[in-house]
Amino acid sequence: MSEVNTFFKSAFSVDNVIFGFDDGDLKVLLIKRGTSPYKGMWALPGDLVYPNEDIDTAAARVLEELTGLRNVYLEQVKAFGKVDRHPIGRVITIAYYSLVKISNYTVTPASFARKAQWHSISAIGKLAFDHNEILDACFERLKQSVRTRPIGFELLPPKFTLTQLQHLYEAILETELDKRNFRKKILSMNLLVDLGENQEGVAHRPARLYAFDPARYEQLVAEGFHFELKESRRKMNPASLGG
Amino acid sequence: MSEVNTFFKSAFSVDNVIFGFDDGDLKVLLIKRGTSPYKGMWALPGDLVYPNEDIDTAAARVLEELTGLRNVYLEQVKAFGKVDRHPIGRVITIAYYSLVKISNYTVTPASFARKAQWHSISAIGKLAFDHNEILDACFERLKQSVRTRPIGFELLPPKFTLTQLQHLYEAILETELDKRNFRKKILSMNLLVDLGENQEGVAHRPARLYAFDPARYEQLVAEGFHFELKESRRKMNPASLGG
DNA sequence: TTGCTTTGTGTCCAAACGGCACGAAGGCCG
DNA sequence: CGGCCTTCGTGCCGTTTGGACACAAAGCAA
Repeated sequence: MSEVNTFFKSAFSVDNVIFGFDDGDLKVLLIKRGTSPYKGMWALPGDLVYPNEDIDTAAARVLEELTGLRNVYLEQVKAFGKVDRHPIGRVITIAYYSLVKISNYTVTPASFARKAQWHSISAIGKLAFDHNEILDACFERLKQSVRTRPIGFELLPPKFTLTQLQHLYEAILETELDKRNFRKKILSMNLLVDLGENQEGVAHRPARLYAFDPARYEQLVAEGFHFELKESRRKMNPASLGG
Repeated sequence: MSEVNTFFKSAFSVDNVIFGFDDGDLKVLLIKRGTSPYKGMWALPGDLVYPNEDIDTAAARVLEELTGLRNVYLEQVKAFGKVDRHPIGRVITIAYYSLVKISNYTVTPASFARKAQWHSISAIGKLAFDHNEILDACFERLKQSVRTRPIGFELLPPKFTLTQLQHLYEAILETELDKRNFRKKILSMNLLVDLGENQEGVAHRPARLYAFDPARYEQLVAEGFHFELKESRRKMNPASLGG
């Protein structure tokens, strides 16, 4: 057993890319590190995994300690395990991303200690450790998952407009979508219920409100339905033709 | 630091789902465990990760020790970290799958020690540890990756027929494909080069041989091409209509 | 030469995609 | 109350893609 014991000298952590969506902007919740290493730098929230804790549980704990939120969409992406990725020793980290309704987020005691802040995904600088790499991997995964499963709604309030939904997809997929085609596509899936209510407090024609119907989705899946938004075909630049 | 040290009591392993394709049948290379725990049961090849070894390197090492193969397609899938998944202690494992040309596989000294054998994916019983769960996750990932990237060729010899390629996709996607439509689709991608040679040694009309052209693929990608095989739409059972 | 097996190929219809423009609703302001 | 401003909501049509479908020709073997 002593040979085996030479292996038991490493630790593992979870890191969590917490996505939120705020009025057209996709955001990530980062914390400012108060201790070495990388003191003062922005980093992904994460923690070492307790010896008797499942890794999924650890990821959920990190999220809850920071935001107070439970029962949030959480997906493991992959492990990062370069030998030298952590200065204090061999630490393999397992990356998750989660989707939160940003309006539900409130500062909790735990998050007072370390400064936490939403950062627009398009304006994130150098992060601590290999967290840029982790963030990129999670964003890529999100892009992919959002096209395959109806998880985008996790980022929106329970009642939302189709325009909000479209903006959400545009922010995640980093592309523009055609309004009419997007609506045609989404509505044809029969996943949304028309709440019969309108937006309030806007200085223009108010939009119809919709809600996602998870039960309906489950039923459709059982009938063979498969949620899919095609990757938008890249528009060919005319200048690149004729070569 | 003593608090931190309580965390350094766990180990990491990698487990590798090695896929091969043999004449219509998708296979997985398993080893029979010679030691406890789970002695005598079939298991995925895997090993603890050395303290100074990257996890990707460890996965490649496991593969090479067993098959003698290097430079093989290898993709990390995810980590499995339930507290009690390993009887001897806390061991988190990181799952990979790899794609090998089964004809290249030869028994190596290392694989004499522990009995290794290809198993048809459709006939795999209860495996050691949580390896069934790992296998399922890797198979799912393979299904998905094979539709998005031209990695299927990794499982075929350098020269192959379109029928072989079709059978490969059918085995992975667990579906049947239409011969004419499959050919139309694949050939329209311009990824294959017609070698101008024919199959030999078959007792019937020999098929044309093709090869995958990676350079061509890279170039097309640079021009915005995106490899994609649509998920075959499930054929609606007529009996379920008219409700 | 005949028979056996597998190859290789084209058409047609239906569905999905993608580009595009304007009248209608409601709030605001004067 | 009327006019203005902003965003909402909607339909058509040409093009592309998907999917069903059958048979003659090639090569080998006996």
